[in-house]
Parts: sequence; structure tokens; C-alpha cells
Amino acid sequence: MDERLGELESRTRFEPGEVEPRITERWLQSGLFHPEPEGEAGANYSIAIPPPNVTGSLHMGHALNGAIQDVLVRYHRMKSGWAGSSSGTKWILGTDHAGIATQAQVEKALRAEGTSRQELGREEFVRRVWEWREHYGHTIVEQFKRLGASCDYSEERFTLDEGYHRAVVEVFVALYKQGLIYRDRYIVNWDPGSRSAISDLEVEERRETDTLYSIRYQVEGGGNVTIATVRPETMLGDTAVAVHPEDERYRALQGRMAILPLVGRHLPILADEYVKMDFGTGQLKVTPAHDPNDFEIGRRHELDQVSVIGEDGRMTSEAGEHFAGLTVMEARAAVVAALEEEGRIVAREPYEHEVPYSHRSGERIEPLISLQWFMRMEELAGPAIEAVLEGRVRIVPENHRRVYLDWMGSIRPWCISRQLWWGHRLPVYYCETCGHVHVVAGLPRACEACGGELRQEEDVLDTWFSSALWPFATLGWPEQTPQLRAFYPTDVLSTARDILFLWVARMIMMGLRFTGEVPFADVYIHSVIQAPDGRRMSKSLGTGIDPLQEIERHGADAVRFGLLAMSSSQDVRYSAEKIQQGQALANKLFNAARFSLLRIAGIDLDPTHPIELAALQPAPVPRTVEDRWILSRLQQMKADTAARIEDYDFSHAALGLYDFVYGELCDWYLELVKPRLSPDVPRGELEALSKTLLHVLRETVALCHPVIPFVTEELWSYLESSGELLAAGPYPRTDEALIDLEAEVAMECAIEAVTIVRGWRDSVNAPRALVLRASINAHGYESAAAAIAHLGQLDLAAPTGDPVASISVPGGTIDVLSAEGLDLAAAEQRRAAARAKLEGEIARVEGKLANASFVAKAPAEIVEGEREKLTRLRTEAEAL
RNA sequence: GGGCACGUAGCUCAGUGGGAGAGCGCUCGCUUCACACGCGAGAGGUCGGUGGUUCGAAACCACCCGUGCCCACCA
Repeated sequence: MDERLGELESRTRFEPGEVEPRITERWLQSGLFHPEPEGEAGANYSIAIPPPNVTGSLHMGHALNGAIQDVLVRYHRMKSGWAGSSSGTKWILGTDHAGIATQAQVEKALRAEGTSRQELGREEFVRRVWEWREHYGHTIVEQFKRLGASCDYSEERFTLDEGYHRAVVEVFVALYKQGLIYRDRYIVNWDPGSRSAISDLEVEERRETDTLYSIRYQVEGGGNVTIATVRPETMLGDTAVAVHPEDERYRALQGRMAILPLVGRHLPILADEYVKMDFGTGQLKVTPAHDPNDFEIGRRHELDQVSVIGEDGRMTSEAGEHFAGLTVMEARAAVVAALEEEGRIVAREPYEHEVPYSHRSGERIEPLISLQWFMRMEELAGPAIEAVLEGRVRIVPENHRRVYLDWMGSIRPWCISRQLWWGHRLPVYYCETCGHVHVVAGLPRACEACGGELRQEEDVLDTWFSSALWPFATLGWPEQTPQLRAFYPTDVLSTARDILFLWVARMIMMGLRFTGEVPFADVYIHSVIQAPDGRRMSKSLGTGIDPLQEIERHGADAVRFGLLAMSSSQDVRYSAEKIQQGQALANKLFNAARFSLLRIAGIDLDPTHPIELAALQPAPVPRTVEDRWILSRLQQMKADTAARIEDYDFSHAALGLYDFVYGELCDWYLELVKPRLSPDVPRGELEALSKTLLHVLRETVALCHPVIPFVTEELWSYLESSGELLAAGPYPRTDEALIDLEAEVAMECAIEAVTIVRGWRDSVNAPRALVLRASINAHGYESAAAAIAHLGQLDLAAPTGDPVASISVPGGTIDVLSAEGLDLAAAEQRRAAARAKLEGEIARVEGKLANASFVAKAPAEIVEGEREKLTRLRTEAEAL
């Protein structure tokens, strides 16, 4: 042990790069992060990690959410020794197969190899993706380890692993049999980039300026209609023209036929309330195959659907020979040119509107009709709405609650099929002979109806379909495993708000439907960290900041602290200063402990002997006021920190610890204690102090552990002789008996007085080492006089002679008795300034008390407070 | 079009009915025997604007100006 302390002496800085990997290794070896699945979920604490994309790498959002979840998990794990607390703590870990993203990555790699998925074929392609996953799939997990995340790494799951697939199939089959999953030819958001349909939630609208063309169609038997469109190419698929039923202008047109230019198709002119009379001419072209609104109009009026744009994003043969094969943009130009030639374009104007883009591939969405699988949502949404209304699921911060409820209240069918190869292939089998559809778990051999051969559906499920089962599928559902019993429902789901609908809402729906329980009690929605300039952090904008690089630079503790400190209930800008603040804190704590341990070692007291409260009480000698004060402040800190963590108030939890370590422990307590650690101090006093100091250190270090686990774990190896890891607990508990308001008041006064004395000394150019003879001419400083004397460099022992200067402090003055080496002119100036300030204050308070309505209407204790303040200020002014 | 936020010190943000705060930056002074990733002392704000409620408003209400985000099928 002496050897370790000797080595500690030379470590004047906390070096995260050296310490953190070593500590990670110890944690992982310990098995501490893997709880045995014992007992019921109510008695345990669990969080399911939002599964990162399997081939992804850690970005700022992961880092923040990792820090948040780890604080919660470490806090509860450490607390598990407490009576009435959780006994097992599990952070469920896993990755998401991320259909589109992963498939796109592998396809890109294949292109680089000069091949393609089509060339390889489905089976080989899927094999290649698995290979890819073997190769890159562990990166992000390793990165979470580097962050210090205490996940259960021994039971990592994957949304496409065998057990998980069973859960997905079970759910699909059940929902199909219950009539909630169905197949339909419907207009979908077609993403030409991934060559797949995507859901409404994966579409993002972008504002763009296009040209709005007004085009004249001839009407059979004479006359014209003029329609407006930003997409002239779609007119090739028009099957009607519509006007509003109450539009007097066009009453005569209803029921007649318009003639589609370029094509010659006859289009019925019909009446539909969807048409806005005050937009454009009030005449609307109807293209059921390529516009969601027109699709609905088409269904209402049983119109033909002419698909002129194909899944490849090119014009189909139905578009006519002139246009077939062109891209949409080429077709637009060609159509416009052709119309121009016929003199049908009557106007064109710039038009700003929202254009749908794929959130996945970034390409423009092409609405088109396609045969897809859908899921009816209303029946699932009902219970999920109730769960939130009744508070069985609590959404924090609360303002997201209404967003959730609004969305759930107007929920629409979910397109769940994707034309990809990487994912859960639908458990749907079609008979090649009679077309009979089988939806079953396990491989059916032949058609039930005719014995014919079966062909499995080509499509896979939307990735979010499998993610929706995450909290229970990861624990072994549909089997009733011990894990499921012990850890489901989970306690909290922490995430950014962008996937509230995409994922969180669907987990609640699926959890309720299939387990009968909510999947988590709380949903915590954390900040989105923006770039320092307020823009979105993104690779493409070049605004991203790599958390791993920050970890390399400042340490994982620093990054965790910084992210937690900058987070709040709304979006925040990334603040490098907060990371540095975290680094400073780790270093400060390290040095405070190092200093204490070395001093205590010098006075021959085993520093690793556990210092429990019992050993402190009764203390061998009466505690000094600063001892009583720091112990009292420590109790407050414990209560505050625990409350803040439990309220998901991470920034205040982190910053509160910083303030305590800097502003109380180091700046005041350690400074006060220094002279008491000298070898001249009697043995009994030394021991008493050592015990208090060690106790405070141990508890502070433990208190900080959830936020800055590495430096605290490292320090624990010096503070705890048993070799137990700090991560195993215990979490320090508030001891009401040590709360000491008298000591707090005394120290508050002392701190204020010392600050004033220091300022005064500065103003009179007193040399730092100069001890001033002085006396305190004020009440309230008796018990802390020694503290004031030490930190103010005052000799209060001989209060004789006339004061040469008076320093104004609350309640009176501190009189300085010796003048040598001081610039007393400055002192006089300062005294005058202090006096003027006091008088200003006095006038303000007097004015307030002279206001009759204030005295009459303000609460009595406020008025009384002002009166006391006035008395105090007058005393101070007099003393000057 | 609907909704939710935000606007406080040079920067990033706390504070949400009774004397304007933190970190960083800035100025001055310290090689004080834990830490220069340090220590001490300072300067710096009409709390976006206007009006209202109140004895009292940075905070509560209304409107306005500015910024951000989410939702939404008007060509």
C-alpha cells in the first residue's frame, strides 16, 4: 500500500487515457454488470438501451443518452443495498439490424467491388450482410464500453437474431389472425433510393420553389378547363378533372368530359368537396396513381388508376411512347415542351411548397400505387393512449405528452412491408397453384387448400416493426423466461424526441398488446445536442463532433459530465467549455483525494480503513465548525443529487456536484483543514480529523460515481481496503443527524467575511504572506473566528490598540490594527465606497418600508425580514 | 395551416413573484509545500419590446418582434 501511495504522490494530474481503459477492464472482469435474473421486475431496475444501428458508430446523441442511462443504472445499482431498493440492475444491450441503412452500406461496398446485390442474388447477398455485421457490428458496442456504459455486455441482443425472429413472427401471425395486418394496393411513399416503400414517418418535407404551370384542357363540345400543377409529367396519368360541387362558375361543366392533351384520354369532370374554390382556377386535375389526395378522390369516384411512373423512378409504357423510359425530370421537360408546342400552357409562376423526401435515402418520394402490407393502428392505439392518460406511462418532460396523445389520436395505417432483402422476411406463403395465402410461424410444406407448392413473400418488415418489440423480445419473449419476469416491464426508456412516434409509441402499443403491461414506466426525452453554431450536428454539413475524439482528448468522465451538464429539457448547443469543466472536476477530485491520502498517510493512520459513520460518532474530540459544516453540506448534497437523478434533472445533478467539490470541499474545507494536518497537532485531534476527512472523501467520491465513474473508481481503489469496486456500491445515504444548520450559518458568515477581507487586502496591496493584527467587531463570527483568521491571514490573538482601518462585513466590521506595508489611502477609499453602498441599500429598504401598501399587503415574514435587514444595515453603517 | 419551445453578462446556459447567477472568455495579483486542467480578487447585464395583473415582475397574462423544432394530403 505504501508503494501505491508513493506512486500516487507523483501523479499530479488525473490521466484519463491511462486510467480509463484499466478501470473498464476491471469492471468487465467483475461481472458486476450482469445481474442474475432473480425476482420480479418490480423489485429490480432495468433499462433497455435504444438499440444503435449495428453498423453505426457512436455519435453525440448516443454519447449523451449513454451518459444519461448510465447515471441512472449506476445510481440504482449502487443503491441496491438499501432496504426497499432494487436488488438487481440490468441495462439491456443490443443492436438493430437497421434494414435500409445496413443494406445501403453493404450495397455501396459491393459497388466498390464491381458487383451488386442483384448479381449476387438474395441468399448470397444476405450472407454478405451477416458477414459485414460480424466485421463491423461490434464497433459501437466497444464504443459504449469506452464511454463507461455499464450495460450487460454478456447478454447482447440483435433484432435479427434467432430468438428475436421468433418473437417477430409470433407477433405478425397474431396480428394477421386478428385482422390488424392486411395487404392492399394503396398509394404509398415510394423511395426510389432504396427501391422500397417507406412509412409516413420516414418522409420529411422540404420547402422548395418549383414552377406552377397552368395548363388548358379542352372540353368536349366546346370550352376549356385550366388546371394548375407543379408536376406536369403526372398529367399523363390524369383520369379526371374535379371542381367543387358548390362552385357556381363550373356547374355547367359537371358531367361533361375534358380531353387530356398529348394523350387524348377523355376525363370526366366531376364534383368533389376536396377541391378548393379559391385556389387557382378552382379546377383540379386528378391523378389517382401519383397523388395521395387524388388517390382518395379516385376511390370515391371509382376512377381508373393510370400508373405512369414506375418503381425505378422512370416513366412507364403507359405514359406513351414519347415519354416511356424517361426520368421524372426529363419527362417534365418533355411534357412542358410538348404542351408549349400545342399552346396549352397559359401561365407559369414560381411556387414555393413542401416536397416530400426520403429520410432514409435523401431522394425525392414518388407517391405511387403498390401492393403492400399494412397494419391498422386504432385498436392498438386506444390502450396506449389510456396508459399515458392514466399515468402508467409517464412522459418527461411533460410537454411531449400532448404531442404523443395528438398523434395517437389521429393515427393512420402503417405500411410495414419493405422491398429489401435485409430484415425479417414476412411469414407469408403463397400457393403457386391456387394462390391460397398462408400466414404461419415455421415453414409450411405445402398448400393447405390444394397441396400445391408454396412461395414465401419477398418483402421484409419495416425495421421499426421489430424494434417495437424491443423491451420484451430482448428478454426472451414469447417464452416466459426468468429474464422476462425479472426485468419486464423496464423502468425507463430514454431517447431523443425524433423517434417518439417511430419507436416509443409503437413499443407502448405492442407491449400492451402482447404482454398486457406497459413496456416502461417512464419515457425520458432528452435534449438534442446541436453544433456550437446552432445548426444541426451532421456529417454532411460538416458540423458533427465526434464524441470518441473528445473522449481521447479529455477523458470519458469529462465528456459524460459535459454532456450531462449541457443537457436540459430543450435542445442545446454543444459546449466545449462544459466538457472542460468536467475534465477539471475529475482532476480536482483526484488531487483533493491525493492530497488528503498523502497527508493522512504521513500521520500513520491506515487510509484504507473503511470509515463508517459509526466510527465518527461519538468523535474522539469535539468537531470543529468546519467539520460540522462539511458533514452537514454533504448530507444536503446527497439528498439533492439523489433527488435530481430521480427527477431526470441531470444537468443540475452534475453541476451541483461540481459546485460542491469546488465551492465547498476544496476551496473551503480542505483549505481550512491544512493547518490541522500538521505533525504538531495532537494525536487525538489528528485522528478525529483524518476520520472526518476520509469519510467526506469517500462519500463525495461515491456520490460522483454515476456521473464520473472512472476517476471515482480509481480513487476508490485507494479509499477502500477490501478491493470492492465502487460500481458495486454503496451509494451514500443522507444522515439527518449530521445536518447542522448552526454550523452552516456560522460558516456562511465566515466565508463572506473572508471574501471581503481578501478583497480588502487586495485593494491595499497587502503582501500575501503578511499577517494582519485585527479584531472582529461584529456578532455571528465567534464560532468561526479561527477559520476567518486562517483564511484571512489575520492575527486575532491580540486585539489591542486603535484600529487603523475598518472593513465592513455583515453585522459590523473587522478592525485592522496594524498599518505597515498597507496602502491606507486605498483602504479609506474602499471604506467610503462601502459606506455609500450601505447607505444606498438603507435608503432602498427604508423606502420599501415607508410604502403603506407594502407593509399592509405583503406577507408578514417578508416585512419582518426587511425590518431586520434595515436594523442590520444601520449597525454596519454605524460601525464604519 | 396547427402545435411546442426559446430570446438573461462577450459566448453557452441556470434562475421562474420579494436583494441579477454559473462555466468559459476578459482585467489585476499570485511558481501559497493537492491541483497552473491551479489559487485569490475584479470588471461586465435597461433579464427581446410594449401594455397589463400585483404592495412588488426577469419570472404571471396579452399583444408585438426575432429564433428554433414538430405535426399537417391546397393542386
